Amino acid sequence: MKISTRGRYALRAMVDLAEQDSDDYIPLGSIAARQEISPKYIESIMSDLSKAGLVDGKHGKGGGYKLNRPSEEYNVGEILKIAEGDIYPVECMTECSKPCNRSSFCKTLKLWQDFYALIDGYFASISLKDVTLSQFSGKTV
Amino acid sequence: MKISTRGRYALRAMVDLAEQDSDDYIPLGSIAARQEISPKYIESIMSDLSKAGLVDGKHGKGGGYKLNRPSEEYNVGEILKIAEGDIYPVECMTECSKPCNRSSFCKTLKLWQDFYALIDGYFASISLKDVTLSQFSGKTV
DNA sequence: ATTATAACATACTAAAAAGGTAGGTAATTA
DNA sequence: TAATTACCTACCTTTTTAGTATGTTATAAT
Repeated sequence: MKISTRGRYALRAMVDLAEQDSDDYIPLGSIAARQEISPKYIESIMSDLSKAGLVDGKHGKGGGYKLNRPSEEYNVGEILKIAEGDIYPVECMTECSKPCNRSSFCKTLKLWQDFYALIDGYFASISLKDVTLSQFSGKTV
Repeated sequence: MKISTRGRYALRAMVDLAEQDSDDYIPLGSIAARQEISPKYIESIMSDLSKAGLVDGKHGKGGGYKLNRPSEEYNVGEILKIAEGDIYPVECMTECSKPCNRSSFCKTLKLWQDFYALIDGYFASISLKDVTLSQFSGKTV
């Protein structure tokens, strides 16, 4: 039950971009240096964020990454879902899992479904800008 | 971000015990058969639950496991914590992790702390009996 | 006492996931 | 055309997951 480094690093990279001048492309190397994350590792994460359209990548000198939207228009959930693949709390809720023959009478399934609704709603309720300010409107606060 | 089979199986085993006659010791083999879980695997999980005092194990014929309390006096969180070790959502919140030198200025730390408070409260709010009835008083419902 | 039963204990293993590295290709600018 | 930077593919090491195997100890019935 852990968010892996991919999800955590993705969020930190997005926070880092949100904190830079939004007109510039920010090279990956500088993100990695500020965040103290391996450049080659975060490169593969930025690649996913770029393919998903969350950031714009530009080649060559003066290139790098920039956000495609203002930071208040991102929510934490979409970032985590891209980096982690999904945020389902149990295997049997993933699309690619073989269907469970116990689901029709499983006493725990509703628990997991409700739990997913809770965490999905929580992460959706917090914007990237909220994180940069470290102040959330999330359900716990 | 997945609850492993240890946590899920532990909960199912506890639900199974809660559904049996509470006066009897229920042998592990019958729990495994009903729940369609490998007997030897769930044995190691039951061992943890027994050591933690959640269930009482009795040797020999007529032996097995039984709950130590009525099912409404267990909450899902304590079961998951024993089976999973902990339910912290990120590595840097675990006791045994080396302290993060970025914690004093990390913009994402509060997010994870608030998230933990949310899920910890959710699992604490649902009793084992709730699960057997598949009706929860949890925050999402 | 002996036998069957069932928890308890320890060690091992195969497969998958996590957390990276390495080396090259393509686009952009000076 | 040279430097810079994203993009792409493949590989690798370590840790975790999800078990299996082989016993030993406690209890009850015969």
